[in-house]
Amino acid sequence: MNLEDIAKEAGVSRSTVSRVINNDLYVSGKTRTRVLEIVNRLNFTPNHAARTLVTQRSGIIGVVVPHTYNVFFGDNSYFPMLLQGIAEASNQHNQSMLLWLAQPNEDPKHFSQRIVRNRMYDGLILASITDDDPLVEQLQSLNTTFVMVERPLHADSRISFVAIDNVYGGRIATEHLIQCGYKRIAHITGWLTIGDGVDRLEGYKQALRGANIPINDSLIAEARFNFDTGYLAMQQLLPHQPDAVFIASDASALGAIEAIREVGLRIPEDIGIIGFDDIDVATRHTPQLTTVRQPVQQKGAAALNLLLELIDGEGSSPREVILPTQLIIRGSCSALTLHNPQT
Amino acid sequence: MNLEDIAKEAGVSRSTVSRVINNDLYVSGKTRTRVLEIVNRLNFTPNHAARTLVTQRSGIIGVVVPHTYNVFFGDNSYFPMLLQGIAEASNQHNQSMLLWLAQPNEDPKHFSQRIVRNRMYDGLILASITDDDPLVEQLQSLNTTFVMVERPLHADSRISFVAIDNVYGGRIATEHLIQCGYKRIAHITGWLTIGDGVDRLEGYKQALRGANIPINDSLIAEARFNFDTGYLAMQQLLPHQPDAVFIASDASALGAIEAIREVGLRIPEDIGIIGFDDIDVATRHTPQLTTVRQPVQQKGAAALNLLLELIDGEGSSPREVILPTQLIIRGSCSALTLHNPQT
DNA sequence: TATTTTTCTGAGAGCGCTCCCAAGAGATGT
DNA sequence: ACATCTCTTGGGAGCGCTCTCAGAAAAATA
Repeated sequence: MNLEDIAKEAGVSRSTVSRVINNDLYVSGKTRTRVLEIVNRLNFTPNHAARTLVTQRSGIIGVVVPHTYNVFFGDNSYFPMLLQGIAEASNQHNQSMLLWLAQPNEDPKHFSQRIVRNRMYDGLILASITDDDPLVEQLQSLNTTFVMVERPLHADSRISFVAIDNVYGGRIATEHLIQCGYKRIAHITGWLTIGDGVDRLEGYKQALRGANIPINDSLIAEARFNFDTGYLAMQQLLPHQPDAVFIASDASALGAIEAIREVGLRIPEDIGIIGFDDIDVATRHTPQLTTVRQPVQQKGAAALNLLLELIDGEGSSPREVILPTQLIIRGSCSALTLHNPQT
Repeated sequence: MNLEDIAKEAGVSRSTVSRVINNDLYVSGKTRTRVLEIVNRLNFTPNHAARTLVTQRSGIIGVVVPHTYNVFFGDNSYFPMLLQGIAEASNQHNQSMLLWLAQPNEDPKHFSQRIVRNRMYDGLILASITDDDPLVEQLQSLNTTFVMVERPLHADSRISFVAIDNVYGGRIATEHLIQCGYKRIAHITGWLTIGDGVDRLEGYKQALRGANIPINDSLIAEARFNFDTGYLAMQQLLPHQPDAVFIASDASALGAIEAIREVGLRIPEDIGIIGFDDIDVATRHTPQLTTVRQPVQQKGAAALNLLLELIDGEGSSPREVILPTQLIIRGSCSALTLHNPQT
C-alpha cells in the first residue's frame, strides 16, 4: 500500500496525499479530512526508506556504548538510565534509536568500522568513549554529526558534548568529608582515560588544597567505575589507613565497602565513604551511601536534544551543556563521631 | 557519492559496481579488483535507504522492552545482558538494532502504536511482554514477523519464542531445598502475567508434590522480579515461619534477604534461600546466593537467530527454542546444618 | 570454421516518496 | 469586462539503489 493507492481511493493525486500526510498548508479542508479518513481506515504508514531517500533524513539517531563489559552489566545502572533518558527524548521528537554495544574484547577499530559503515543515522551520541578511541577522528573526517556524553579529554573545540561539572562534584564530596572531621581522606578514582574520572580526581585535589591538606599519592588508587576495580583499589588503600574515601562511582564504592567489611572495619565509624552517581543500589546498603547525585536521565535527554539541534542547524557551532550535581547525604559518613580524637 | 560516481571513476556501468558490492558472480577478476580498489579508496558505502527501498529489507531488527521501570534499572541486569546477547548476534548477521524502551507510566496502547507505526524494521523481538499487551495482537493482524523472549502465556501456536524451561528450573531449585532438609519451603513468585513467573511457580509446586509435601498457600507470596516487591513479599512470608524460600529472581532475592536481615535471622542457618537468574550481584553477597542460572545472553542471540530465520524463510512455521538452566550451588542454603531438628 | 554454451556487461524500469513547477479555480480589485 | 492575486491541485523529475533482460565477448564444443 502506498501513496498512489490512497490517492486513487480518495480520487486525488499522490501529491495531495503527500501534502496531507506532511501537514502541508494549501490543502482544502474537505480533501484533507477525506484523505485523512482513508489513511486511518487503511492504517497507512508512508514508506520510511522512500522518504529517507529523498529527504536525506532518516529520523534515526545512533547510540554508541563502547565499554559494555565494564559499565553496562551488573553493578552499574548508569547506562540503562542514560538509555532511558535518550529514549524518552527521542520518543518526543519522533526519532528512533539505534544501539551499538561493543562486543567483549572487540577491537576498537573494528567497532568503529561497524558504526562508520552503517550510515543509516542522522547523528550519533557517544557515551563514555575513551580518549584514544579511533571513532571520534573518523567521524570528524566524515563530517558526521555527533555529541559526546562526557567531556572529551583532549579539549577539541569542534566537539559538542553534555556533561556534569565533575570537578565541582568531586570537590563538594571531598569538602564534606573534611567538614565531617575526617583527616586522612583517600580517593578511589574513576577511569582516567575518561573526562569524568580525571575531573573528579581534580575536584578531590582542589578540596584538599583549599583546606591546606597535603595531597598524598599513596591515598589515591585507580579504579574504573565498577565493582571489582573498586574492591581492589580499596585493598590497596587499606594499609595506608585512610579514615575516609571519596570514590568516583557508587559501583566502585560498593566494591570498596566489601573490601572494608572483609577486614572488619565499620562504616562510618572507622572509615567514611562518599560515592558518586546515586544509583539505585546506593540506598539499599546499610548504611546507605552518601553520594554525589548526577542527573543521568537528563544527561541522555540533553544529549539527544543537542544532537538534533546540530543536525537541524547545519552551520551552528559546537556547544557544551553542563548539568548540575548535588550532594546527597546519607549514612556512610558522619560528622557525629569525632574521628581520630588525638590529632 | 553514489554508484554512478564509482562507475564513472572505474569506467564501467552502475550495474557492474552494484554487482561487485553485492558479491555477485559474473564479474571478471580485473574489473572486480579495479572497482573494489576505488570503493575502498573513496570510502564508499551504498545508500541504505535506496537499497532498502528496492530490496524491501532494511537489515534493522527492533527490540521492544515494555517494562523498563521494573526490570531495566537498578537491581536487575537481566535486560542489559539480553541486549548484549542480541547485539552480538545482530553484529554477526550485519543487522542493526533499534531499541524501544517504554516510558515510565506510558500507556501500553500508546507504546504499541509507536512501534507499529514505525515499520522500519524487518522484524521484532519482544522481551518479557505481559499477556494483556495489545501489541501482540496488532502485530499479528499486520503480519509483522516477531519472536517473543519468554513463553507466551495464552499458548498461541502461531507465536515463535525462545525461552528456558522455567518449570524445570523451579523444580530443581525447590528439590534442592528439600534435599537440604528444609521443611517449610516458601516461594516468592515472579510476575504472574509473564510466563516465566507462572512456570517457576509451577515448578515449585511440582517439586513439593513429588515429595508429598502439601502446598501451603500462605507460604506463597507474589513479587515482580525486582528488589522492592521481593522485600515486601518476604515481610509477608515471615510471620508464617518458612525455613527456606525459593525466589523467582535474584533481584527479588536480594530484597528478601534485606527483609530477613532486618528481623535478625541468619542465612542459611535460619532460612535457606535460592534465587533465579544468576546475576552478577548474586556472588557479591555474603553468603553468596545459590541460584538457578539461565543463559540470558544466549537467549538474546537465539531470539535474533530465530527471528532472522522467520524473516528469511517466508512460509516457515512458528518455532520454539528452549534453552537449559542449571542449578548453581553457593552458600545461601545448606545441607550441613540439620534444620528443624525435631520433625 | 561454425555453432553452442558460458561469462560478462550495460541499459532501463521501478521501488515509494518529496518537491518543484505549472496550471486551474476562485476571489478580489480596477 | 479583464487583470491580478491567492488557494488548490496534478504531473514530472529524481533520490540511489537492485534486478531483469538482452546483447556482446569469450570459451567450449562440434
